[in-house]
Amino acid sequence: MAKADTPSSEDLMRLDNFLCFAIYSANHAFTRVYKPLLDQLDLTYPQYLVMVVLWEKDDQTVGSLGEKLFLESSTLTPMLKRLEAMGYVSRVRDRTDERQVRVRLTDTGRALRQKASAVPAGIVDATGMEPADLARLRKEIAALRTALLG
Amino acid sequence: MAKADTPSSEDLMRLDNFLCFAIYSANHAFTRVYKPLLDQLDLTYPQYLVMVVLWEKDDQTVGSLGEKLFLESSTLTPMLKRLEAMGYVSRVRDRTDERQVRVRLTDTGRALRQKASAVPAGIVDATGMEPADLARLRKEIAALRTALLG
DNA sequence: TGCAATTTAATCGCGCGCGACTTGAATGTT
DNA sequence: AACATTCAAGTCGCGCGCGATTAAATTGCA
Repeated sequence: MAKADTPSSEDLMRLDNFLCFAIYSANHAFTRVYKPLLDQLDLTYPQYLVMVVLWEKDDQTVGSLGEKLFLESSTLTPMLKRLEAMGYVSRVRDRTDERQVRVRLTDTGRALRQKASAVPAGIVDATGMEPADLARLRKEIAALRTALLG
Repeated sequence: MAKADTPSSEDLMRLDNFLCFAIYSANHAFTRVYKPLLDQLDLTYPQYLVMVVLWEKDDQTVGSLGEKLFLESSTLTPMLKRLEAMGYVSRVRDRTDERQVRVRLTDTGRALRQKASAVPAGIVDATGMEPADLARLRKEIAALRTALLG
């Protein structure tokens, strides 16, 4: 029978016992599953996440996007420029506060949402999990993230 | 009461409901938590994972490391060269099969294990979770990874 | 008003991470 | 033995992702 002992320092040093590695490798696995689906939209996985945030609420600042995605402006700025070059978003300085840049969907960017509508279901499918289990796991991992950043 | 409905396509499109995003952002959170701990060892987070694999079993090929870490040789080769330049590992062609490169810990690399011994406990601490919950979550995520790669 | 402190993006350098490709070695087939 | 196939590692180009820094705008305050 498994007992709830405090793990030995030996056990803690085994890669299989690293929660961080489970997450690290699951993240790569997700990237691979998304690739063929997103290739059709000409989006990378991080770019897709930006689009999801914008589809949810258009016209956001770089800072607002970064807060939601937990990304720095040094990551977002080049990404947003690529999305702009592809014609999916526009970037314009806010007139009332010139420090901020407002990111808005173009018509093409808005239209892309329809083409992307089948993606989430495809991913859920690839996990082979029930929606309820998926939701529970998602909440647990989000809570873990909160604890780590706290 | 929450009901186990099939989620609507609207719900599926909300970032908060993306399991992949929970994992994506939790992975970044882990990287941040590790940073101050690993800075003292002069290791990045992926480099640390390579060292963990080698501490577990010395003298492995690039392919073997890649299998365990789910990484390609195109990722590992430059990383291993950096670890070699730092004096933590050596890279030598296998005499009996010149295609393979054997990666071995140097004395310094082996010694580093002691300095790193406090790291896992520090991470567990940062999660604020019980070892049993941690283990359960880890297994669920590893199973998810397996499903995704299947 | 004037000037310091703060805020927001952007820039730069570096290390992943991968797909596509190359190189050289081992293996299989005839 | 000769040649094609397969296999392992490495190279290259590109897109993140971040820390450190910079530039410019706004805010706070004496």
